[in-house]
Amino acid sequence: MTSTKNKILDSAEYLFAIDGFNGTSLREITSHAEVNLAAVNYHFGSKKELIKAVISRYMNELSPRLEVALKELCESDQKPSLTEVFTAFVEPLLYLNQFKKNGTSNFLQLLGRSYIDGIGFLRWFLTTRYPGVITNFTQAVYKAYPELTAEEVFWRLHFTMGTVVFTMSSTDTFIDIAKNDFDNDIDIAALIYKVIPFIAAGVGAPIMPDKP
Amino acid sequence: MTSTKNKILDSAEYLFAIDGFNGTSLREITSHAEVNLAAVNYHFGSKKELIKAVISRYMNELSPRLEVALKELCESDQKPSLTEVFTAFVEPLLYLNQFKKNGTSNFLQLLGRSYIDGIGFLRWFLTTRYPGVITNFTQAVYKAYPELTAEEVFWRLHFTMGTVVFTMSSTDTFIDIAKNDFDNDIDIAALIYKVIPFIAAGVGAPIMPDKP
DNA sequence: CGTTATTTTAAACACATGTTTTAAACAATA
DNA sequence: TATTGTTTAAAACATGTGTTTAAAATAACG
Repeated sequence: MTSTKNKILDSAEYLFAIDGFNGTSLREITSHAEVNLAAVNYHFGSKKELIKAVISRYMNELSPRLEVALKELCESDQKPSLTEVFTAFVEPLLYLNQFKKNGTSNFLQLLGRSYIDGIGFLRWFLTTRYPGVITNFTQAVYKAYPELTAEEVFWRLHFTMGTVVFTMSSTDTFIDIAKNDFDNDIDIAALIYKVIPFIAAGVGAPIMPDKP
Repeated sequence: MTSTKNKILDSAEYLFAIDGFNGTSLREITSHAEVNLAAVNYHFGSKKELIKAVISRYMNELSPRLEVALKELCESDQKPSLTEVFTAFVEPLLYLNQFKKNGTSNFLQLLGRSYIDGIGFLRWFLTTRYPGVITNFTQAVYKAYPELTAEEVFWRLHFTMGTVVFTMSSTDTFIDIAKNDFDNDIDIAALIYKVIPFIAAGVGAPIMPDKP
């Protein structure tokens, strides 16, 4: 028998991924979880804390695995390719599917939402609670493409973030379209492998003079 | 003396770009515009229609110019580079600055929001009202990189959309960071020229087998 | 068992939202 | 000027939100 707390977490995760944080009400969550409305505030204190709890459940699994994978690249004496850098994300991300059904897809959608829904506190929460991920990532990119200035890395990583976040926040829609229009039944793993060449090429693009 | 209708449109545009469509209330808009709350429903009928009106004001300027630029590429007997395809967007987009102060930046942020705020009707509105843009764009990309399958084009254009939309929806934040961290005072035009190499390289990435 | 502590429940609270209503102010026109 | 049609104004409406309260039910434990 799953506890009330877990039922709330599961329903919140599911609904947040679909409709976003602002777009999902506590009443929708508690109805879906078949628990009382007040249970959210009793167990989590507030909606804000519930959101953090939903994200944390995944980040605590992902973060250490990701750090290991990126550190390995940084500390190796081989110069990694950008594709290798981004591929380092794959295994830790796909592990979330083992951790929980649809975990990878759900988490990536949540991550997208968190950057999108204009929830400032979540951005802050992620960067302060899990700073290692960003640091190691930046370092790995620098090692793979040292000619890039720090500023150029900054911009291109944000472009990358945009690509990933946007794609992932509407994963299900896109997968549906691909099925209908191209009769191609791709899953989240295949989608990840489709993004990697795109962002690797983007980050690895030749440096341009400021304005033509 | 600007009319009530225009005051509402201007304030709505400004606030929508900052806080999103869902995040901006009619009371905030009418306060900022210094008009009565009921004026929105009187002049526009509903908030939905107001959103459409704000977007349309720009799309009606942008759409024909964009179509001309893209058609030119499609009908030329020269094979364009992907960079040229994306550069075709620059002049029409920057024209919006002439049309209205901060027009380019505001519009791009609005566009970002419209894809992000989970407002389904806006997506529908854009694709049905301005289908020419997408068609010509896809065609131009195909001409520049005919080896790409239709499906691959589909995916990479959505990745592109993500990059642009995400970047643009938080333009101001990023420009502020760049100013503080790198002492680089870049504007919206410079930002556009920074994205182009990224997405051109991304779309132009070599085709990979489905899974390694 | 009886007494705590914990959890669940239903109801209400306080506030914010988009929309509607009704009357007043204004403008245009004959 | 008198009479329209149009625009503005204040207030109320209906609904939805996160949160709190206080009582009931359940669990834990001596």
